[in-house]
Amino acid sequence: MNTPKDAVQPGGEPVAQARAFSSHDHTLCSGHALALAEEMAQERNLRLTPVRRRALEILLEAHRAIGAYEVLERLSEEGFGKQPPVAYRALDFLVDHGFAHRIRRLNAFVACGHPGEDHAPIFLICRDCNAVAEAEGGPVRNALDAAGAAVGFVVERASIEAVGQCPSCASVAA
Amino acid sequence: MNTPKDAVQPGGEPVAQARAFSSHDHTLCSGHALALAEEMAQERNLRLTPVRRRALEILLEAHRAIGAYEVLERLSEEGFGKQPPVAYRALDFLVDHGFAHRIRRLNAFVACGHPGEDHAPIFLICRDCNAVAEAEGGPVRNALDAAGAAVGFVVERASIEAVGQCPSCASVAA
DNA sequence: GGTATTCATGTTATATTATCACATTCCTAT
DNA sequence: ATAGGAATGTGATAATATAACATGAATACC
Repeated sequence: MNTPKDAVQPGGEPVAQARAFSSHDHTLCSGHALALAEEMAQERNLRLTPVRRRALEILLEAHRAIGAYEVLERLSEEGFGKQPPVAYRALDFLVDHGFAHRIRRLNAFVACGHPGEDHAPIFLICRDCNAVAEAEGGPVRNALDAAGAAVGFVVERASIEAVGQCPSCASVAA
Repeated sequence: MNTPKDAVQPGGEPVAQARAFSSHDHTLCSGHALALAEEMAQERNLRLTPVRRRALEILLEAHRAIGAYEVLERLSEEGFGKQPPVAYRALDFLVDHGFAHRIRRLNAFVACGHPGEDHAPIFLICRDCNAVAEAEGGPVRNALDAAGAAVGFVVERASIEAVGQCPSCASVAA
């Protein structure tokens, strides 16, 4: 077996920091999070099949937001299918069941930092290093629900994504 | 000259309602909004060239979120360029200067309902009719800024998009 | 255990969205 | 008038995503 964990990045583009701003949420770390996901799947009677499981691992190992085609590349290297639907289906499953999130602004996916917990995530995207942090968005979501209610709109799902500067890039810039 | 205003929709897909939920914001209505945009452009020394102006008109007339290629089709019918960059450049200009917004969830663009005013829009997208309403998101944005600040992140721009059910679809469903 | 049903995977093909690179034209400011 | 920058146009291609259908695996039911 190869060691995709150590694979280098292809391009020379700025690469996102490996960890979220401020503190590193170890929930995300591959082993633990994966075990957690297994448990959850069991409880909820979800089928965390090999492709799905591996797709989640890939997101966890990357520890940043990555595109479907990048996930696909890794999956296919490991003997899974080579065609886009393979990746999209696995990722859709993960997103649908709260194991991962889709970052629309980046056309990318990121492992969920709090799988299982019922939460209202918001995403903070650094314009410099491209890191994506998942933050607690309860209050934001409440405000959004209220804004919707004010015009008779019932919010079911939301994507709340902010672009700005993360602390470490801000300090470098200064 | 042809009458693109009356052009029928191509597909048979559900088409978004022509107006925002609850009340129809006439600021959006083509003539007035366009005049307003002209004024603004003058004040700010922006070049609202023919393609850009027409692209804005197209968004205003559509009165819903439409994709870049749909805008392009209309532009090209009217003698502007036929290649994607023509539409993307015009739309980017409009978005950059606050004449329009990009709805990431739909890969689409919509005319701004409050051009010129400094505002924090949020978008309410009906899952049934696909209508997009631009709502006031001041409080939501404040909550988002606060959430960012809590982890040292400075929010510069945000996309806040909610998917749910609009009042009229809710009443039809009931 | 057998079998019907559903769900999951894989494939080919194609649709949709977006950008690159470069030539030309137009505006504006000297 | 003319140099510089901005805007437009083109062809080409990249990047993202879905459709449609065949095969195979898990599950449920008897």
